[in-house]
Amino acid sequence: MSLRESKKRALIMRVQDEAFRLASVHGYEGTTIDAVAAAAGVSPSTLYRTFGTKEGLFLWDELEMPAIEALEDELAHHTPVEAVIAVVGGIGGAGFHLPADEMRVRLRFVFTEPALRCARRDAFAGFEETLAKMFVRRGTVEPREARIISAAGMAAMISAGEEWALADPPRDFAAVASEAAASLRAVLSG
Amino acid sequence: MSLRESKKRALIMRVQDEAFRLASVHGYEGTTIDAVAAAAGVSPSTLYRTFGTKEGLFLWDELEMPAIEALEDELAHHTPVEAVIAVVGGIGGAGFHLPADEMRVRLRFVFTEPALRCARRDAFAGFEETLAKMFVRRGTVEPREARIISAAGMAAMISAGEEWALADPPRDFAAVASEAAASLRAVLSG
DNA sequence: CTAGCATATGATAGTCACTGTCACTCGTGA
DNA sequence: TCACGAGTGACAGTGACTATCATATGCTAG
Repeated sequence: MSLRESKKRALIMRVQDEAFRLASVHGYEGTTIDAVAAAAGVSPSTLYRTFGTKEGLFLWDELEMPAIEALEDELAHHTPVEAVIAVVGGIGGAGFHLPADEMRVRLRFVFTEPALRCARRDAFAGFEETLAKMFVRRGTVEPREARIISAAGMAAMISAGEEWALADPPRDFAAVASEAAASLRAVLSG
Repeated sequence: MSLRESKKRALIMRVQDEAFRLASVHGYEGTTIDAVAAAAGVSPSTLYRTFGTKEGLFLWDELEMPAIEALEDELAHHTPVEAVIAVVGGIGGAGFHLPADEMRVRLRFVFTEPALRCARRDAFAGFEETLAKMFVRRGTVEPREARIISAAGMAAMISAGEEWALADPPRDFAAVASEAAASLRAVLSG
């Protein structure tokens, strides 16, 4: 990994750390971009270039990539419906880039902060469209059915994430995920 | 209907007319709230109070209400899955409050304008949650399955709306809706 | 019909997310 | 070590959105 790249990784980590820390103290609305930038020791310009928007600061996430790869693998040997069920059941199997409890805190914040609702749903919908395109590219389902299947799968993933983040007492992620996969199987046909 | 209420209706119509007209000329970004307010002969304050946000100006819509009522009716005698299939197949059966071609122009704008994407998805997701809550209230499905079913149904509705809005040459709405319902039936299990 | 009440409107000032631009610094590759 | 290009910071500006308060307008009881 080049120096530029590792610096960028470090920057993202540092900025998000400060963002969530400040937000846990002053709330989301009370945390300005300028304040986060100052706390992380960068300029607001850089922050906008890296995350795009204030919401992006809190929603930036690298969970999508492994999920996409897992789905590609599954699609090679199974139907879209079976593949999405398998992927839902296996989310987070490789662990996160943060300790699970820290991850849970952040996820809970993301799910409960009203000001993030719109951008959060948008991010989910974007991922959903990516999945639908993958189904279509494989050629086994028509576009409209692909969208319906990916919407159902995405709803299951979101449910799993939300239940895990909000569970009190905390639960094992794998258990929640497999429950979600079971629900998905119950609703989808063959 | 009281005078206040009818005035509000007239205001909404007038403001949205101006909003879509201005946006068709100057684009969404090039259309400021102040310009719409001036064109409609109201103050920006009133505009914010009525629509909340700039996106609300273009997304405000009264299609939800009839769909909810239709679903309530269906749920009285059928399973959630059957009910949502029936509702998807029957959208727009009562017609719109605008001529179909004007409705199509606006819907196409809403679906293609990038700046509206986030708020549009948020609105859909909000409706989706409403549906899920209805399923749960009826007590025949558990919450997680309810969310998956409503997500699938919503995806079918969105597909129908998008296909109808973008169809070239124009198609009959009922035909598109029944196709979407058929896809939904193919994906969902009894 | 009118007086009083509730609610809607308009004007103003202010905050802050976000954009565009340009000089500058710092990795990168020769 | 030098030149190139990508990333950074400072600055000014736009416009969506909020809070507040005085004013106006529709509603209702006497």
